[in-house]
Amino acid sequence: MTAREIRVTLPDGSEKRLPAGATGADLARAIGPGLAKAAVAIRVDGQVWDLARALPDGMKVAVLTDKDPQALDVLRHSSAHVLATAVRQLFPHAKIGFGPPIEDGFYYDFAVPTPFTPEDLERIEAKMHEVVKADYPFVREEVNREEAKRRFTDDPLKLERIDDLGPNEVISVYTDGPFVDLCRGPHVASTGRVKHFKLLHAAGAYWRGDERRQMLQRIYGTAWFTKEDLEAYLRRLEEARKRDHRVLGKQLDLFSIQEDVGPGLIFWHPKGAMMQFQLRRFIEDVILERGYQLVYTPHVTREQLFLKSGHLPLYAENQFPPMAAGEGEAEDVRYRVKPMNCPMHILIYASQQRSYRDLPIRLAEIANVYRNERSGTLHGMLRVRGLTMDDAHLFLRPDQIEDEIFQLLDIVELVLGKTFGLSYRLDLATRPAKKLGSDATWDQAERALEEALKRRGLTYRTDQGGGAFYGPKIDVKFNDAIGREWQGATIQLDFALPERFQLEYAGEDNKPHRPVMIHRAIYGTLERFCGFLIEHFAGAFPLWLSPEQVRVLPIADTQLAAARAVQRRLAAAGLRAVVDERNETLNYKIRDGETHKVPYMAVVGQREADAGTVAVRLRGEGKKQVVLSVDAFVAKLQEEVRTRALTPLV
RNA sequence: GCUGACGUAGCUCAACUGGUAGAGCAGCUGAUUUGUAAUCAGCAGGCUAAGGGUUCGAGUCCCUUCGUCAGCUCCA
Repeated sequence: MTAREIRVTLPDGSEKRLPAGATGADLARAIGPGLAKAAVAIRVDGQVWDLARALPDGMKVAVLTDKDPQALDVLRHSSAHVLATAVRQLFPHAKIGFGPPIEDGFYYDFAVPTPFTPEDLERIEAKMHEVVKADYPFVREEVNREEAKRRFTDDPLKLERIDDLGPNEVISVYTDGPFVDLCRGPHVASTGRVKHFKLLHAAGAYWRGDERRQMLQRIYGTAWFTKEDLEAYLRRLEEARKRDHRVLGKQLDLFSIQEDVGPGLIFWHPKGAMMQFQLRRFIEDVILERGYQLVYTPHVTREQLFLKSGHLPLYAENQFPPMAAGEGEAEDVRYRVKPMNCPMHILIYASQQRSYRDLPIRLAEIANVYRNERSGTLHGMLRVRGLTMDDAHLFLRPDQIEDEIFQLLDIVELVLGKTFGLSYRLDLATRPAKKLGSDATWDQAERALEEALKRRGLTYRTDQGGGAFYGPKIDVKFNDAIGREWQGATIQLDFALPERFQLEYAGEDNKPHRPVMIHRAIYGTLERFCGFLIEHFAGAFPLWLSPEQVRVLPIADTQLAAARAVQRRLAAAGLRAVVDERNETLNYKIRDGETHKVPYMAVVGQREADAGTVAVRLRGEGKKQVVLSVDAFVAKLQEEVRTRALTPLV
């Protein structure tokens, strides 16, 4: 039987009758000419289809326009094909890999004998505009496996992909003008729809993300429906660059990395160090109120300890090589600088007999550890080799796990959410390939974390295989200024190390029991957290964190003594203030204070000197000034610091 | 670690196809004594990342090493 007519349901619930064989484009046209023009693709039963595909009878169908985020993915995917079309015309021997849409754009991977140069990118982009102008329709075909292989005989990467497809999978190919690609789709109607794009950069990328396989050349680009969107995006990249912690860190004189000393090793300059000091104080106060105890442990240890803990060889590639023992010691004694603190804290736990009454025992140490991170992964303060962890190890009875995780999630929220006003994501990271302990213990540990997250009603993603080698973890993730994702806080449950170190406590039953461990950090590391804060606040830190809180500005030399007196009053009240004594105009000093993001400038002219007041200028607030008595100014600032306010109280 | 690009004064950047390294800001000195985002003048500042090579001559060309940046891989 062949129906002459089909019926589809639109999102508003209304029904539309169309002749059999009608396409998405026909549907859009039937609804209205405006929609026909704006239509990019259709959504059928949750799946996005080409406009040119025939509609199925009796389904729910929505027409996607350029306002729809899913349509943007389609556009970017098509942009990737336009890119490949251009590359194949300029480099006929380029083999094609994958070319998906990504956040804000797209890429396409090519196997070429020589990498693309910046000049190549310009030529490719010009050629892309020609492809757009030619307005080739994207034509979809479904083919069988043999046919697919025949079409891609010269593209080994595509052949490999075809072999990976399951027996029942539909194999589709898309053609736009001279270019044919193995592709699931969907695509925009024709290349002419791809107008507002820009190639950004080329870089190597391993085939299928596997570093043992060949390296392809990946070209990244961005694409938008309108010129305005494209320009706004490029401006956004520009803005992001300005809040990059590496740029601000230099401008604000917070930290440096010195080639003489080595990559990934941070010098905290006085201003950065003041921030670290404030962060330490804060977290130490928080945890000391919650039953933690501070410890300090050595930076190097006999290698034996890391053998026992299982770090060697599981973690060896991230550790610096061993050092020989000093003169007079046995030759085979080697020392290692520590990449983690857990074995150290375990030794403190094991240094005496523990009772079930003692647990939980919470040992905390803001400690420097060193990890031999691969050189290409280093990134300012966000990925370093010398790390300052706000580390702690909790030793628990099994029945205390859930409460402890609840307490930790509360601390995370207090510190990250409430104090810094951050929004963050939670990941549940499960067992990796290289791991300690049996699957049964991993099952138990993963279930415990998952249970705690669920009971708290928290939303989280699962990071399959992302756990530490000794246990699964709950990770806090955030994005930096240029959109890259980083891990901050972490809560890691560990049944393996207590086993390896034979840890025990005496139970109520007077028998030995094995404690459970939690490894946790709230900031993660002070390097990464501080780098992140620089970007988050764009250098304009809340008062309590600002290295320089007040800059006192005398207008002329005659007010120098008065300005110094104000500075002394502030300093005596525990506030960090300096006087700008330079022989410069007020305008100059204000400009300098603003560029250095000082929260408050206190102007002391003759009027203020006579009246015992200051004319306060707030960071970023322009000419608006508030005249206060010095006493009132001090009191407000103290309150702002005490409450760690995120916005000024003056 | 891999692929590519890059490395010039404290910072941001110049120096055409190889021909004796230059500017702005910052710094210092002096003049000016300033009322809410840059007062004026002068001075000083560089083995052009390091090492080697080609050349009459190298910031510029070649090699090695170190570092930075983007991406991949890996991770707090």
